[in-house]
Amino acid sequence: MAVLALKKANCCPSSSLAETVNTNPVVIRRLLIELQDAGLITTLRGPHGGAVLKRKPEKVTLREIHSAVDQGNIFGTHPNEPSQECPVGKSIAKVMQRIQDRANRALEQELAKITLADVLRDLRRG
Amino acid sequence: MAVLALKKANCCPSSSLAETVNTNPVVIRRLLIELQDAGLITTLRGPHGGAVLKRKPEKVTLREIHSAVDQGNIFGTHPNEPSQECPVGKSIAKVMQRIQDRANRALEQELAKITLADVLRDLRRG
DNA sequence: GATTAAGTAATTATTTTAGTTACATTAGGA
DNA sequence: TCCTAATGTAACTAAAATAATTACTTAATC
Repeated sequence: MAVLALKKANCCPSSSLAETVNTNPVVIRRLLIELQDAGLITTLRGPHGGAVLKRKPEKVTLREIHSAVDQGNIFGTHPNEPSQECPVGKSIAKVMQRIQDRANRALEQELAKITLADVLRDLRRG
Repeated sequence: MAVLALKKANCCPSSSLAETVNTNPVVIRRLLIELQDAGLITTLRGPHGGAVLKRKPEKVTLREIHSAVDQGNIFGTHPNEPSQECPVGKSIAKVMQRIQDRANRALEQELAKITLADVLRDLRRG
């Protein structure tokens, strides 16, 4: 998103983005789709195509970017289901979900305070 | 930690904990070591050994438990280093670290409000 | 001294994540 | 109209991170 912000109105193809991140264009394109679904960017096909920011960096918060590419749940959960015999195991999932929700809310509130423009400023300062 | 809290002063061996979570005792023991290092539990060897809470559930926050078993960094970072030619890639790591720190602080502040006793209460209510 | 537990190293298995290849689809421009 | 350059997407492979297992050492109790 920072790279797109620097390019301003110019389209940036997934291949260029992939180079700056040292990864594969398809990996980038999968992320671009999520950012697009969240309404943060537009993509254009064909020559001179690529991704462009849909809004000014001042109007984009890290909360939006984060929730676009991440499906919540700060703490992981163990892959196996806990024993249903155990009084804790029986209801821990529900209790943990409420904690996850609180944690996510706190995180989102903090990220909502930071805009892409803030990130650009910090990048310039180094 | 909730299971240990229910056992009160009684030791709980890793094998019992492993059963309630449907996993292997060694996986549990590795976690117990981290909890022990954080000063949250004590472990005892030999017959009738196992883990015991070191403090009352009212005095243990989820912040402590979380930071004992998790080494910060809410968002992952891409395994590859970004291009140093790119003005973003060059300094993004430092900028992201500051954001990580803010996010972690926000998360910790929220988790500090919840005690193990709160979790037990919620578990009882279902 | 037998037994039961933690601590720990080394290994294997599983799952998740990232990367790759290939191709269909879309749009622009000579 | 055809060529080219881009996204979208599926299928597959590779790599990394996690979890599980095995085996053994150390410590404590009875």
